[in-house]
Amino acid sequence: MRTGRCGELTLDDVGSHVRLCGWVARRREHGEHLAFVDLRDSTGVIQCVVEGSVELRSEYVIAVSGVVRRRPEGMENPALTTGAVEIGDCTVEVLATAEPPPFLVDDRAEVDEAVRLRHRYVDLRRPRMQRNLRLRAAVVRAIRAAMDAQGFCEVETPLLWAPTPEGAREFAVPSRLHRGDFYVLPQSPQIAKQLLMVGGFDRYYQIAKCLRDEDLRADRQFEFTQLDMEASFVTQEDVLGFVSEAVLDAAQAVTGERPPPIERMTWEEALDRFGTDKPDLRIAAELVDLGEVFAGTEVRAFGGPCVKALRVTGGGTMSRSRLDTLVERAKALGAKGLAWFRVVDADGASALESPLTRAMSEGEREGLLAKTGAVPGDLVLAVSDEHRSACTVLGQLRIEVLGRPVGEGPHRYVWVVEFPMFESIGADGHPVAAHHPFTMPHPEDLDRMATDPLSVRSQAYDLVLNGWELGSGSVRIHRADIQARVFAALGISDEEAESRFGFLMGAFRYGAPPHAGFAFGVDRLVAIFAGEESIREVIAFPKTQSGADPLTGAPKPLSASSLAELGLRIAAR
RNA sequence: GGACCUGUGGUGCAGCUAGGAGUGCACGCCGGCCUGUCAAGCCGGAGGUCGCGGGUUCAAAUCCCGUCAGGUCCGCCA
Repeated sequence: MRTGRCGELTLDDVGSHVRLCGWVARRREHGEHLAFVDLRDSTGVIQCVVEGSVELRSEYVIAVSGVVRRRPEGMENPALTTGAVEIGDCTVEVLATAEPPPFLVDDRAEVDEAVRLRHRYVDLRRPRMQRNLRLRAAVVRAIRAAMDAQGFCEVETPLLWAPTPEGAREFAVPSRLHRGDFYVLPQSPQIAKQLLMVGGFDRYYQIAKCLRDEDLRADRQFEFTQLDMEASFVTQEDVLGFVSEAVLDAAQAVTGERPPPIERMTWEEALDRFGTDKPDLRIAAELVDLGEVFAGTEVRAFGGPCVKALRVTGGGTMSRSRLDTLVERAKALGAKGLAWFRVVDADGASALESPLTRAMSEGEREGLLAKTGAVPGDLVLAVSDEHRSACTVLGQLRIEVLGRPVGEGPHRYVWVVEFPMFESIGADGHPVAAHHPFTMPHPEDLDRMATDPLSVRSQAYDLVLNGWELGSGSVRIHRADIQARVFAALGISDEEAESRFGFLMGAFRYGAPPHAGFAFGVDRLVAIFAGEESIREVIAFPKTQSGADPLTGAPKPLSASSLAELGLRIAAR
């Protein structure tokens, strides 16, 4: 039907007869003797010259036959990749007419996202979406190649799975044949892949759809795609290597450059230096510990067990009302308060401006300046609280005040390792699992599981890129005795373990190899590669924040007959 | 469950603080002119439930209450 594609024509093609197909991007008519038609396909736009008049409208689908020729001197268009050439002596055939599109098919037109989604098929024609989805395809291709090269076998796992309440809400699917019973859509193939390990597939991976019925965000959709992998007879170190290889290969495939080896830090270090378990290393500023400076201080605001500070370079010009907003923000984040210090120049020396300075000793003022390295024109924010709270509050302010770069700067990957086994003590007095209950505790910490659970580290790890959690994984428990101790620590009874995970525990009785795995979000990785703020921009047909699809109208009521067949009745609201 | 922002011809905005006739801008659309344009240009024209409902008022796009939709975030996401 066509001899080539619009965006691929260059001066090398001059003289060749071509037939091209695509959409009418723009047209410029000069009376009945001359018209320019910009023809667009997935590769780009080319100018077609018609000697005569045309009966075309925007977005008509046409086939153009003509001869590639060099544009006349001075008529080149550097804005087009094909701007050196044009198609001359064109004859045009209309393949399909089109109503005027709801918005301009051009990246320069800013369009409300609801309108874009309602007419996604038009939006997808725009270069941005073409670029993003093709980038996504390239990333997935590279990941598959990397996993294949490392000896992994792709295995599909069921979408219709058994309810195994694990944390995230599950989507339920009613069964017609077993009226009153339900399948659920998997939050992840977690248990399935552990069964594959028992089944002898010692290196498994899958580009898997995962479904979670939780509220949506810019980086969260009901359904999302993960590279899911698991391997037997491996250590944590092996897994980090496998995943690094896949991610760095993907980066190389789309940027042409291989990033340096991924750096690593412990969870404790990430919290202490950046106030978060997903540090954005593009932001240079780190949290500073002022514990020594304010040891035994008279200042009540700094009497907490920990004092942390953040230097805001150039923040000294911030208005009082802006600072008040920051104080409120810190309180909303859970801090008891937020101290601020403007650093000013006083006869060539640095001095502090703050409601607190009067109560501070000379040594405290000097110590604060020395430790933070702040100079006149800077701002210093400080929080005194429990270590974790002080760090997380300042960690959040670090992002909000210093600003997270979007789509700029280098890609800063980091492995965060040695996550705590338990994240807090729950209302029932038992610790709450930070990862999932199959996570292997750190061998050195096993003895403290019953006595001091919050100090127990796990063999769980996250991969973080530019402040986004790309994914997480862990070494799994394959020994029944350790699993029993973890269930006991979590307060999960034998009966409960049996009913929730019985089939997995049963499988483990038949010879479970030591295994470990990982899963990371493909949507997030692609969004960062594409410089997009939302994963919706790298998904062909995403849902809105309320979980609706403006194009199809989903979700919708089911017909009465369908409900009856499934044995369902809708309760009154 | 909660906080904040947004909603005005097909698209993007202004108008709202301080109420006075659907007022304005750009793009698109329709018609006309135009033989080298390129987000073509020039002339003319059409197109509106100011998201929806209620209230205040002589009078509401504008003020108040509610509601719906979209977005950002908190909760939630083992």
